Parts: sequence; structure tokens; C-alpha cells
Amino acid sequence: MAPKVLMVAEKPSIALAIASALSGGRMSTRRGSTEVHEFDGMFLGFPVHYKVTSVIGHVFSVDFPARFQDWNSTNPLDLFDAPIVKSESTPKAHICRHLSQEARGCGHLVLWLDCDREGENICFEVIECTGFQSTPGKKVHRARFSAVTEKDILKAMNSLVEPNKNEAQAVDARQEIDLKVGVAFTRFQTSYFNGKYGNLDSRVISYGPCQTPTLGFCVRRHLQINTFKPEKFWTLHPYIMYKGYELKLDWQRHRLFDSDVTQMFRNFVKEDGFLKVIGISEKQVSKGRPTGLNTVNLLKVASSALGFGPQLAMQLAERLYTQGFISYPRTESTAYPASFDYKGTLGALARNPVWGDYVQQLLSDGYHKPRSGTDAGDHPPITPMSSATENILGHDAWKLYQYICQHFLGTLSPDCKYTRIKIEFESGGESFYCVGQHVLVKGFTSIMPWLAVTEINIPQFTEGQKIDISRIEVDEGSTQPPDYLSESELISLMEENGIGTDASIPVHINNICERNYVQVQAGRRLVPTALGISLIRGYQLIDPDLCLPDIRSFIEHQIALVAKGQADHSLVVEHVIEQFKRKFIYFVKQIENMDALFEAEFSPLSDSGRVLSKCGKCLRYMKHIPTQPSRLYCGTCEEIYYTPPKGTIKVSHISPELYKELTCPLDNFELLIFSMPGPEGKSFPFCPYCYNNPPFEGIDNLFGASKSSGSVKLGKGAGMPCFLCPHPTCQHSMISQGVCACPECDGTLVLDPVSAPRWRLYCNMCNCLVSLPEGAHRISTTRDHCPECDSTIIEVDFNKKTTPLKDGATLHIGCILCDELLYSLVEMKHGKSFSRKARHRGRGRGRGRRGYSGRGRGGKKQHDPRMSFRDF
DNA sequence: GCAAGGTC
Repeated sequence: MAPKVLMVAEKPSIALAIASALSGGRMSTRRGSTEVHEFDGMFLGFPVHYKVTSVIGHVFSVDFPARFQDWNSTNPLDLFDAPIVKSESTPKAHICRHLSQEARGCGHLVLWLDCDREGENICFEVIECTGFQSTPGKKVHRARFSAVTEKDILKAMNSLVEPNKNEAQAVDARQEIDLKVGVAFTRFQTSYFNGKYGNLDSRVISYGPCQTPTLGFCVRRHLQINTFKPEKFWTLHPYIMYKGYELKLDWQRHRLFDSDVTQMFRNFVKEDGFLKVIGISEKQVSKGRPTGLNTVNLLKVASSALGFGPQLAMQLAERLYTQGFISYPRTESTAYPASFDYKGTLGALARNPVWGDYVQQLLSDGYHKPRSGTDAGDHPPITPMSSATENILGHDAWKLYQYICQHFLGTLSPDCKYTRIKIEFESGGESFYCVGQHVLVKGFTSIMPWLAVTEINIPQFTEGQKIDISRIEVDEGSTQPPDYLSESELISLMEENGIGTDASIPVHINNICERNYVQVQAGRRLVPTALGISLIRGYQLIDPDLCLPDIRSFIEHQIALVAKGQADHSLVVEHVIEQFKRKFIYFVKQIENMDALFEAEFSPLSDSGRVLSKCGKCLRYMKHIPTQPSRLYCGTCEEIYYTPPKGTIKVSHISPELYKELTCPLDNFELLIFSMPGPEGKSFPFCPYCYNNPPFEGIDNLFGASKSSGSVKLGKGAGMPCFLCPHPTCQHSMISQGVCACPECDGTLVLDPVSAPRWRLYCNMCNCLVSLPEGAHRISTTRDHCPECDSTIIEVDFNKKTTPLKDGATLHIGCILCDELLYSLVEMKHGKSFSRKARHRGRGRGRGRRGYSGRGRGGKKQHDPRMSFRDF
């Protein structure tokens, strides 16, 4: 039997490409943890049986042993000297087992991992899994390829080398440093601040040598904006009327920061009264077509032009890739490989309904060879692979795909060429100019129209010519602060400073968003939060190194020494860890400097509000902030809901019988019970959302609103409790809880749900109070109405010992006005009359309560037919 | 509950 050769790639797609290239497509494929492609061929001059499979990225990742995992019993400082362990990154995938099985019986191992440091590190992970190193007679080879093309694969196969231990160890070093530094600082900060403040809005206050400088960029811009001092400036613009054009000329000085001097120049010009043409220059300008598209540039365009965050953009790109519409989307290269099949790719797009015509033209007129770009030796630039339409891809994926196609076609199109004419004028010793532009060749801008050069028409002038000035304008302006950092700018900064990689940049940006250090606002601009600002300013006070991008370059520089074999792995790790350990000790010692900033922004655990009730939008818990103005804050939705002032607020399940439905049927918000202070203070349920946004129009009697002005204002603390809500079926609404009309005003007497054992009714508009039979277990309203007076029938569950009912019965149902027993037990507390004389079907609930109309949250026109005490 | 780096 022929000897066996195992070949391992970094991902399944590369394994497939290698096997296809080496077998000429004649291979068999079977499934496993990852696919295995098999075929026969020649290796080092001998016939062999090949098996090509892959890992899925790193096989292992580093962590601390179990005894260091407990946050409470581990001092973060000890983490610097703790051992680290490698364990399988995705245990469920059983990659290690897979490799070990496939390696059995193989005499050669060929490593086809990506040709970068990480790939070199994975080489040794694979070697470890296969057990090749420790088995004598087994040989390990490294294939070094610069592109996944047949030519490069064959070339690599003929020049196999050995894996580079130094490069692999550099990655080991980075892993250990990142782990120890990141986890130690994160645990310390989190425990310190989360143990002290209640409203930090992040479960974990993380630190990392990539994420923290990333945040640092956003905060630096914020501070620039905040400290910006605008300055006034003035510009001078003479106008001329010439050959039917009115031209506004620009000033050679552009602008001056002195009004008087500007005026002085204006007067000089005005005295002259005309402009003299002193120069005409015309030149041809070329605007170059783009180079091939790499990941970072795709992410920038996706964010700035398409509005997709990096995370989403990569998800979409990944999908387009696996569906065969685009090439591999993670690449640093902007240069196409020499072997790139432009014709084939163009051919694939030739019948696309959107740009098919353009492609055909490129094919017939001859496309241009792309500009050179840079070759990072990883993958070719991102290009389309097959034609698609919006219907196939869906809106978002289509947008991204469309851009990739346009960019690709742009790289093969001519440069854009235009002429630029500049006319220079002189007047009163000052120089002015105007510029005209005329496009000669649209080139790539016809497929990327947003980059088009605008046509600017100006009339012809002759040198020495004098033209009268029609008017002179002095424009006043002021310097503007920069805008918040756009995501696209942030990506550029990260790339320039070596923060993260094409694959991890989206993750870092996502991290600082998820931890609530920044928020993505309109135009995908990153605005830091109080938390983000406090952190960075804190580092700036204690040890600015911690949040500067140099921290990453420092680590990179140190491990580069290992990669180049100029320094020993463990010595470098030891040295770097020792430095960070010192920084950590100092940071802990100085934490009060950062804490002072937190103290100014956040509230101590004790009074910063406690988690209270669920938000109906995100279903997470909101916090109640009892300090004035009393309010609820949903950290997820970042919404504030004011609550009734001056009282206590509890979740509604304190009265389980009544509040089986704990949420508002209109918006899912958890209901709360508000109790006014004092023995006679009324209590009522309210929905935080409805209270602030009354769902039915025409509610003109809000709780807590000042009634002086006539019109009712929704303001801090004023709102609509359930007892004003006309919802037809919710058991907490006025319709359900209302018993009868108020004898004193236009209001309705509603049942106080938590008044046991001294049950009572109160008016939802005035302070009329009616006490109900005392000592009842439970009093609740029913859906029935009294046939006599239309009041709501109530159900009373008397106490066994004190029940007034015969034979010790406890349950009694009736109308408080018409039922003899109940009527004898109710008593007017505040208010003039409580009489049942002369009752008749009344006016419902009085004036001003008609005309409720739903606003799409259910409920149509409501009319409460109940009787009033008032009319007796 | 924690980092950053692969890849899906």
C-alpha cells in the first residue's frame, strides 16, 4: 500500500482548493469534523495516497486553570504569575481527535496553514494533535503559499520548508500577555466599580490592549469637541457679471481672523472697482481608479456609505462568500495576483441586468489592468464570483454585493480624466480666483458615480482683461469643532495604529458598544458614554500608557523579537508581564483618582436605584431612581419613564390575587403600584409607559398635573395611571376598577387595590374617599353591573371571624348602593353626601370624559354607563 | 462575568 500523506489547511475552503489543485479534481470527499479529500499522487518522487483536511482556525486557546477562575477567591494580581493552560477552542468540534485519527498511518504531514504568524502557531497546534513531533520516522513539512491558486499551490508543494517555531512562539507570547493583562485589569476594575456604583450600565468593566485604545480614539475626539473654542473669521468674495454668468470669486487668502483687516482689504478692492485677469492656467488632472478591495476598505465603505456596522458587514460578506457570490472576504491585499482571471470574472457579470452593459463594453473595448496595490500574501482582493440580483440576495446583502461589483469593475476601468482651469484675478493688491472643471473621460466614475467629478462651467477669459466688480461680499464664519469620530475613521485609526486585525477590528468596535462605552449615533458616529469617558480620563490621570495605541505596538514590538529569533520566548513574556504587573500595582494604588471621576458621574449602590420592573420593549429590568424626579430608567432602551412623585413605588405582585396579569396589555410593561404617603394616601397601579404616554386621546385629567392653566401638561411626574385608563378589558383600567361616579366631581370612584384591610374607594379626580366594609380578606370588582343603578357589582370575601353573613359564610356579591348589607357598611370619608335617595340612571361619568379615541393601541370609543352618587 | 486571535 502506498504511504500516506496528511495535509492540513486553516479552513475547509482552502483544503478543498488545495485538494482540487493537486488532484486535478479527481478526488473523493468524506465528511468528518471537517471534510477530508482523498486522492493518489506523487510526493517527493514517490507515489502516495493524499488526505487533505482542515482545522477551523485556532485549535486551542489559553486560559487560567480552574483554581484561578473564581473572582472572589482570586486576587487579580496573582494572575500575572499564574500558570496558563491550553484547551480546545471548540471542544464540540473535536478537531484534535479528528486530526489524531487522520494522522494515524501517515508518514508525512504537510501544513497548509495561512502564511502569517497565527498560521504558524496553528501549525504547531496541528502537530501536537497529530502526535507527529514525538514519533520518530514521521516528517513534518510546511507549505508556504502566497495565493490559493493552482500555480502557487504547486509551487509551494515543490519547495516545502519547515514550520517556524519562533513565529509560533511569538503568538504564544502574545496570547499569554493579552490574557494576563486583560483579565487582571478587567476583574479588578469590574469588582471595584460595580461593587461601588449601581448605575454603570455594564455588567463588566473590561480592559484590553486593543479595545481600550479603540475606546481611547473615540474619547479623544469627544474631548477635542468639548474643549473646542470657535473662532470667527471673515472672507472676501467679489462678484462679476460676465458673458451671462454671475461668478463668485474666491480669495487667495481664503480667510482672515480679523474683521477690521478684512474690511480694509474690501475697501482696497472697492476703490479699484474692477478685477484684472492676471493668470489663466489649464491642466489635465487624473483621478485614479481604485486598487483591489480588501476587508478594511470594505468595512469602511459599508459603514460610511451603506450604514452597515462592521459586524453586520462581515456577516453579510461571509454569507455572500459561502453562497459563491464573492471571493474570500477576509484579506489585507489590494493587489490582484498575477494569475487573476479578469476575463472570467467579467464574463460572470456580463449578463447582470444592472451593469451587464458596462461589463460587455469593458470586454469589447478592452479592460484596463488594475493598479498594483499591495500584496499581503494572504488572499486576493474581494471580487464578485457570480452574478446575482436583489431578489436573490435580499436588500442588505445586495447593497454590499453591488458595491463589491462596482468596485471590481472600477479597478478594471480607465482613470477619470478632466481639465481644471484656474483664472486668477487681481484687484486692490489682492488676488482672487475661480475654477472651472470639464470632464474628459468619466472612466471608473461612471460605474462608481458617487466619485464623479462635477462639471463646473466658466466663461472664457483673456489675460490682462479688466472686468467690473458687481458687488463685494464679506462672509462671516466661525471655525467648527470636528464631528464625533465616524466608524469609518475609527477603522482607519485602528489600522494605522496596528490595533486589531481585519478580522478582529469589528469585534473590538462591537465590544466597546456592547459594554456601553460608546453609542453608535446617526451617520454611524461613535459617541462615548459617561462610562467610556470616565474610564479613559481615569487612565489618563493614572497611567496614560494604558489607553494609548502604543500599548499594542509595544506588545507587538516585543513579540516580534521572538518571531525573528532575536529574543527568547519566556524571557520576553516574563519581561513584559513584569512591566504590566508593575503598572497594575500602581493602577490599583491610584484607583481613587479614577474613582473621583466615577463619583461625579455615577451614584453609589445604595441610592442609585434598584432594579425594579420589566421594560415592555426589551423585557429587561429597569431601575427605579427614587431621587427627584422619581423615574425609571431602562438601561437597554436608554429610556426614562417618570413616575408619580412623592410616594412609594412597588412592583404589583404584592397583591397576587388581584394582579395576576402583571403587565399592561397595551405595551407589555410590568405594572407598578404607587402609594401616596400617609394613612389615607391612595394607592394605584400604573404602567410606566402609559403613564408617560397616555394611549388614548382625550385624557384631560392627568394625575399630578397642575390644573391651573386649563390645559393639561404631561410633564415630569404627571401622567395617566390605570385608574384613568379606558381600556375595555384590562382588569386594572378605570373600566374594570371603577365602581360608580364620584358624588363630588366628574370623576369615577375606583377601588383602591392595596387598601386591605381598610378597603376603600377613591375618586380618580378629586380626593373624595369612601370606605368599604372593613376586615375583608379581599374586595374586587366584577364584570357585572347593577341592573338598578349600573354601578359595578363588587365581590367581598369577608373574614371568617368577623363576617356579617349568616352561617359564617364569607363571600358576598352585590352593588354598594343597592345591596342593603353593603350599603350599610360603606361610609363617606371625604365629601358631602352619600345618599341613595332619588337614584336614577344618571349621566354616566359626567362631562369631559367623552371622546376617548384609541391611537392604535386598542380601545375604541368608550362610554361608561355607570351611575353616580352625585345625582341622588 | 474577563483578552485577542483564528473561523463559521
